[in-house]
Amino acid sequence: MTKLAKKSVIHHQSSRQIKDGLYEQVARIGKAVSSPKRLELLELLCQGEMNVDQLAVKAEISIKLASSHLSVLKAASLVVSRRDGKNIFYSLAASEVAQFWVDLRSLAEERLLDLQAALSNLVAGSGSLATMDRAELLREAASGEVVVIDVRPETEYAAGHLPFARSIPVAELKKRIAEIPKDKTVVAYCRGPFCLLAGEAVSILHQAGHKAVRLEDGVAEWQARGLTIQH
Amino acid sequence: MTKLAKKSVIHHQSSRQIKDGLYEQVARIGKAVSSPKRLELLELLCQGEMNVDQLAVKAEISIKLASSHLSVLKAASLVVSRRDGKNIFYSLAASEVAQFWVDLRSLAEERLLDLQAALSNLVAGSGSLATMDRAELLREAASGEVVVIDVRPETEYAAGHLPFARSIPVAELKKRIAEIPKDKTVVAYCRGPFCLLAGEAVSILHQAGHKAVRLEDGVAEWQARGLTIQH
DNA sequence: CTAACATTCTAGTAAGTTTTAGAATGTTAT
DNA sequence: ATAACATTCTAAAACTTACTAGAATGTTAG
Repeated sequence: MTKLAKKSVIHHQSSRQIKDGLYEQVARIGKAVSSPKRLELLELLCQGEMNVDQLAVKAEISIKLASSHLSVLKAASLVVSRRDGKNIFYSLAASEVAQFWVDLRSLAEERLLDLQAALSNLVAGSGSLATMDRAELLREAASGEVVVIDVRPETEYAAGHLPFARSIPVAELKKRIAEIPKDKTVVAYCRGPFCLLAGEAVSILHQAGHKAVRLEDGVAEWQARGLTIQH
Repeated sequence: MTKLAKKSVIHHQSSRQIKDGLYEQVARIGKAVSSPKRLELLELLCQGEMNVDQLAVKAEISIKLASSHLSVLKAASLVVSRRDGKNIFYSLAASEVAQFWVDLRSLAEERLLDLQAALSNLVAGSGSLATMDRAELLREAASGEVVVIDVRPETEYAAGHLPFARSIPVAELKKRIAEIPKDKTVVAYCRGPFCLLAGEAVSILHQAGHKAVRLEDGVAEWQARGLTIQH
C-alpha cells in the first residue's frame, strides 16, 4: 500500500506514458533533421542514389563521419541503403522524404530572418528567376524559346532531371560554352536554393555574353509541386 | 605566406562556409522539433492561444520547464507570445507551423514502424473513422445525419472548431449525455491522432448505448487539408 | 589472396541538452 | 502594497551529440 502502490498496474501504460511515447517517436525524425550535415546529406540524396564516398566528398566531410550520419538517417527510416559490389548506395526511403525536406526548408525560409538575409545575398549575385512561373518555364522550354541547362554533375542529371533540360556540368561549362545558342536566354538550375552551382554557371554565362538566369528549383522542389521529372 | 595565407581573405566567405550557414539555419527548426515535450507544446498551440500555466498543466510539466521549452520554440520563430494582464499567451507564429506539425507527424507515421504499432493499439480500443472521408462527414454533419462533438476543453473549442461541431468536453460528457440524441451516430474528435480524449469519449458513449466513432482529425489536420474552421 | 569500400568499436574531447531546484527579478491587477 | 503570473539566473546532475582518430572487422571484386 505504501511504496508498492505507485499506480497499481505494471503491465498497463498510463495515458501520460502513451502520449510521451508517441511524441518521442516523432522527435526521432526531428533529431534526425537537427544536424546541418545530415540535412546536407539528405539534400544530396534528393538528387539520387549515391555511395558513401560521393556523399562524403560532396558534403566535404570524412567518410567515417558521413557513415555515422547516414546511419542516424537510416535509423530514422529516412534513407535506405543497398549494396552494389564494393559500394553501398544510399537513397531516400520514400519520395515523402524529399517532400519533407522541401517543406522543412520552406518553413525555415519563411520563419527565420537570418536565413532570408543569407539567401538574398546569394540571389543578389546572380539574378534569380522570380517572375517566371513553372508552367510558363515549361512552355518556353518545350518551344525552345529558352535553353534549360542542368549544371549538376552528370550522374545526378542521369538520376532524374527537369523536362527539356540538357546536362552541362558547371565544371565543363567554360569549354562547352559553344554548345549554347547565343540568341536565347539560358535558364540554369542545380540542386536547389542552397546549391551554388547554378549561380556560378550564370556568372560564367554572363561573362561569355549570354543572357542567363538562375532557377532556384532543383528536382526535389520541382517534384514537390507535383511536376514530373524526366529520366 | 605561411601561416597567415590560409585563404587570403577574411571578410569573404568561402562557398563551404556559406553552405554550412544555410543548413545550420534549417537545423535550428530541426532542433526545435527534436524534443518530445516541445512537440507536445506545439500541438497544444495548434488548438489555439494558451498561457504558460495551461500549457504546463496540459503537457504535465513544470511551469519553468514549459517556459524554457517555449523560449526555444520562440527563438526558432515557431511561436510568438503576447501579454494580457498577468498572463503571457503563446500562439503559433503562423499557420504554416501547424501545417508543418501535421507534415512532420505524418512523415513519422509513414516511416516509423514503432509509431504505427503504438497508434494501432490506440485505435483498437475505440473504432476509428477510417472509412468516411472528410467531405462525406461534412455533408452528413450538415444534414444532421451524424452528430459531431468536440470533446476538448471548452476554451479550445472557442478558439476554433470543426464545422457543425458541438462542444461537450469529455470531463462533462457523462452528466451531459442526455443532450445527445440516441438515434444518431456520434462522431467525436479532439486534438488529433495523438490525443486520447476522443477515445475516452467514444468509450463513455458506447457504455451509454450510443453508436459512436472517433474522428482522428483535430483542427490542425482539418486545416492542413485546406478545409475551413469555424469560430 | 589482395585491394577497395564501408562499417564498427574504442576512446577521447568538446559541446550542448534536458531536467530539477532555489533565488531573484520583472510585470500587471487588485 | 501585495499577490499572481512568468521569466531569468545560477547551479548541478545525467545524458546526448558531434567530431576525430586508430584499429579491427566485414564484404565484395578481381
